[in-house]
Amino acid sequence: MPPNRLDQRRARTRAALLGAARDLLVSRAPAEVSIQEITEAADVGFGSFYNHFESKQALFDQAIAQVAAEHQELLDAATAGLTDPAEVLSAAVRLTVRLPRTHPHLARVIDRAGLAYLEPLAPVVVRFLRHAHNVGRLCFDDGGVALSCLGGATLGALRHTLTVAAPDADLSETDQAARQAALGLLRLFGVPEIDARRIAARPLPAPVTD
Amino acid sequence: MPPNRLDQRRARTRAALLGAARDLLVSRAPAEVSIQEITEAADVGFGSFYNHFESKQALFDQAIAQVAAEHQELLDAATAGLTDPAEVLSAAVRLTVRLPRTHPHLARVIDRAGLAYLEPLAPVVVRFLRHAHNVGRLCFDDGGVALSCLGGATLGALRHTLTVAAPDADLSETDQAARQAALGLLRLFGVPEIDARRIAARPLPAPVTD
DNA sequence: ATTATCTATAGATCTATAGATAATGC
DNA sequence: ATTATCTATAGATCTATAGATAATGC
Repeated sequence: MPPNRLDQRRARTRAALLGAARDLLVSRAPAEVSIQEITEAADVGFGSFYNHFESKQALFDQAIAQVAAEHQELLDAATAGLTDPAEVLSAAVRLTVRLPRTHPHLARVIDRAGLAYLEPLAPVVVRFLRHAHNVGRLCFDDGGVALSCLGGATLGALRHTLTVAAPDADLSETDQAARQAALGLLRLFGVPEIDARRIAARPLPAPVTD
Repeated sequence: MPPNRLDQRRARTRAALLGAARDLLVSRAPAEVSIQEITEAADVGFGSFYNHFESKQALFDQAIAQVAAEHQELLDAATAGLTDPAEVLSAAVRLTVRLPRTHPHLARVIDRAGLAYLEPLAPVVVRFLRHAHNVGRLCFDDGGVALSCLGGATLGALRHTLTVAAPDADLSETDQAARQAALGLLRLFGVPEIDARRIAARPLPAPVTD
C-alpha cells in the first residue's frame, strides 16, 4: 500500500526533527542542546519527539548517519567517471578536506561527529580499499588499519581547514591543504611519487555548493 | 616562600578532582557525569569543586591536558636516544597506537578526547616536524596540515586497536597494526620505501605498563 | 585571622509521560 | 475508530551559592 496522509505527516515530523538536529549540530554539541530546544527548532510539539526517537542520542546518531549518506553521494557523484583507484582516493580526500569551503554546514557536523563519523562510512570505504588493493594500485596490510589511518588523516585535515583557514581566506589556501593531504595519503598507500604528484594536482570538478 | 600546609591541602584536593575526572573519562563521556559524581569519586565536598574549577568543562579540559603531558613524557623518554627524525616519528606513532595494550587507561581517555587531543600536543609536534623538514628527512609543505594528518591518522589507528583488538588478543596483533600505521606515515612524509620498511620494523624498547 | 572545605538548599533546568486535541482512515 | 500531534506537568535531576565548620598561619 502507498504511503497515505498519516504516513506523510509522520515522515514530515521526523524529517523536521532530523533537520533541526543537523542545524543545531552545526554550532552546538548534543549535550548542550535540550530536547525542548530541538522540538522548538523543528516547530513540532514537545511530546512528538518520543513518537520518533527513543532519546536525544538516537536522534543525533541518525542525523549524523544522514550527513554521512549525503557526503557519500557527493563523493560518488564526483568520482563516478574515474577508473584509477588512486584518482578516486585523491578526489575523495580533496573534496572532503575542501568541505569547509564548499559545504560549510556538512563540514561542521562532520567535524563535530569526530572519529565516530568513520563508522557509517566504513563498509563502503573498506570495500573500495580492498578493490584497490586487489588490482595492485594501493598497498597496505590490514584493511581496518588502512581505513582508520585514511579516515583519521582526512578528518584531521578537514578540522585543520575548518579551524585555520579564515572564512574569507582565498579558496586556494584550503585547496592547497587538500592537495597536500591527498598527496600524503597517496604516498601512504605506496603510490609512486611521480604518479602521486600528478594525481594530487589534477583539476577537480567544481562541486555544487550548499 | 615554600608551600605551606594550606597550599598542600589545596593541591591535594585539586589533584583528587583531576584524578577522579581522569578515572571517569575512562568509561564515560563528560556530559554523562555530574559534578556531584566527580566530587564523590574524589572524596571531596561538593562545594570544593568551585574552589578549583569554574565548570565541569574546565576540569575535563585540564584532565586531558594532564594526560597529554604524560603521553608526551612517555614518548620523550622512549625516543631520547634516537637521532634520526624518521626513527623518532616511527617510534612515537607505534608507541601511541600500542597504548590500548600498554596503558589502557591513557588510551581510553585519549580516544575520548578525539581530535581535540591534538591541540595540547601541537606546539611540540610542529617544532619536531619543522626540524625534521629542515634537515631534509621528512617532506611536506605546510606544517599545520602535516600535524593534522599525522595526528589524525595516529588517533584513528589508536581507535582501531582500542576497538578491534580484543582485550585478550595477542599483543602482536596490536603491534602489527602499530607497525603498519608507522610504515604508512613514514611513506606519507616521503621517507624512501627501503628506509621506511626497515625503520617501522625496528624492535621497540619495552614501555612501562600502567 | 585567614583560608579551604563541607553541608544544605534554592532555583533552574530537563526528561518522560499522561491525557486532550486534531487529523485521517475506512 | 485510529493514529499522530500537542499541551501541561510530575518527578528527578543538576548547578551554583550561602553559610557553617574545620584546619592552618602568624
